[in-house]
Amino acid sequence: MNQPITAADKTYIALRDDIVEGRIEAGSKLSETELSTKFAVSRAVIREAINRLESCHIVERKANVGARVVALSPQGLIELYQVRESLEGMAARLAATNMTDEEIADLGALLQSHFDEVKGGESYYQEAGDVDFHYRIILGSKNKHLISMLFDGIYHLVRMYRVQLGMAGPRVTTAYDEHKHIVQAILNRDAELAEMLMRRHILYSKNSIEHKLS
Amino acid sequence: MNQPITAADKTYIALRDDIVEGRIEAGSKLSETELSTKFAVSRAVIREAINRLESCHIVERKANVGARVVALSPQGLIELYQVRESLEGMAARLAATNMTDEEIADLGALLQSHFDEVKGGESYYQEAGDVDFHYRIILGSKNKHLISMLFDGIYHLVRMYRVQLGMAGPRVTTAYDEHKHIVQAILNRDAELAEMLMRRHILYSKNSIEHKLS
DNA sequence: ACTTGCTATATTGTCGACAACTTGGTGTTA
DNA sequence: TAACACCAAGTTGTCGACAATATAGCAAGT
Repeated sequence: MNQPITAADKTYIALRDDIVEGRIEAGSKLSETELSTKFAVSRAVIREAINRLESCHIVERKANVGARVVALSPQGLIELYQVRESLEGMAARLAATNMTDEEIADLGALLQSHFDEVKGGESYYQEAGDVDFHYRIILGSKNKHLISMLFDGIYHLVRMYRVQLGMAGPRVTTAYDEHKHIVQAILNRDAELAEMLMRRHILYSKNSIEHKLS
Repeated sequence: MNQPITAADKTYIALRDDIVEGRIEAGSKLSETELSTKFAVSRAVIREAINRLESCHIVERKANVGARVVALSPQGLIELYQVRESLEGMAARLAATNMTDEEIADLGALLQSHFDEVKGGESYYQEAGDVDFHYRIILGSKNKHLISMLFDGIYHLVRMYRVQLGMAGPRVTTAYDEHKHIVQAILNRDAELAEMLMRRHILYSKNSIEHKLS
């Protein structure tokens, strides 16, 4: 589903964005009839969209009762980052052996462009840049399950926390250094180290966020 | 969805079992109309069931074309076990800090009962016993995402590989020792070690299966 | 013979209506 | 007043029909 084909695809994306960006507030109930009029599609389409949102753990459904948007909590964020640490650590490990030399070179180039931005003090682009960095490594793992779990599953939730609890970096410059070391480890084809560094990177990121919440 | 409520629930489970147990063969196409007559429900119900199967990566769907059961391959099995290693390793780590003393005691009792079975040479029950062991540790992690990813997502696929490529143990007695050491680490609240041992345990298991396939 | 374009057919996607269920409220009874 | 049964309104679950799309086969042209 790289680009949406069916009405259900488009509705799923639109609804997901509404939730992630906070236009539909966390914890609120999703009425099928209401949404079907809002998006001008039949309830069947809304139902399919909600089912997909349930697979990403963005909504929770109970039979014969309905669907609610998940509630955000510090505990939930911690659990999310535990899973991220685990999966992205493995992704980095696999990337160290499975990425082609060319892909690694591209990754290095991306890092260089980030360095230029950081030097110029553009912390906004760093946000998207960080995401892009992680994307490439996850894709570099060449592991279908890993890729889909992170992209289709966890990343939307991470983004939801980011947007709604309002966390645009900083940690920009230090994150850059961590990225650099990870790329170096991948370049050296050191799977063990790449995993370790990625896990640390995400752990630090979690700690930084936790600190900001308290 | 501990026990099925709606027709979609039941159909999902029935269809899933048919696929996992091999009564519907891997790689084959799923016709909605055909299945709706077979299970005596409407196409809407079949559609929901297929959507759920897609979330567990048991079937793949293409818009306007249809759904196919995934094809099993050695490569696919390896990727699956890489994810398992990552997630269950984290589960063991978290279980070491989050399980209650009582839960750990129960786990020890389970292990003891396995020991008796192994001594008696009942390798059949060991199969279910192994699953049960892993279940408890995953639950012990108390991490919602981890739990649902493994139970709702990966375990059905693992079972599908087990059944269709016909792997009833052995590795029974050695696996028992590994389980014992993991429980010991959890008992000592040694998260680091528990993760390491669980990852090794799954890695060995993967190697054993790979060896059998070649 | 090979390609191109069309048609026929079958399959999936979408819709509106009906059935089953949950929930909150009302009235009755001890 | 408390407890229970029941009813009514609204929501979700399920169904059958129709619309849109893909695929295979055939026909025509080069």
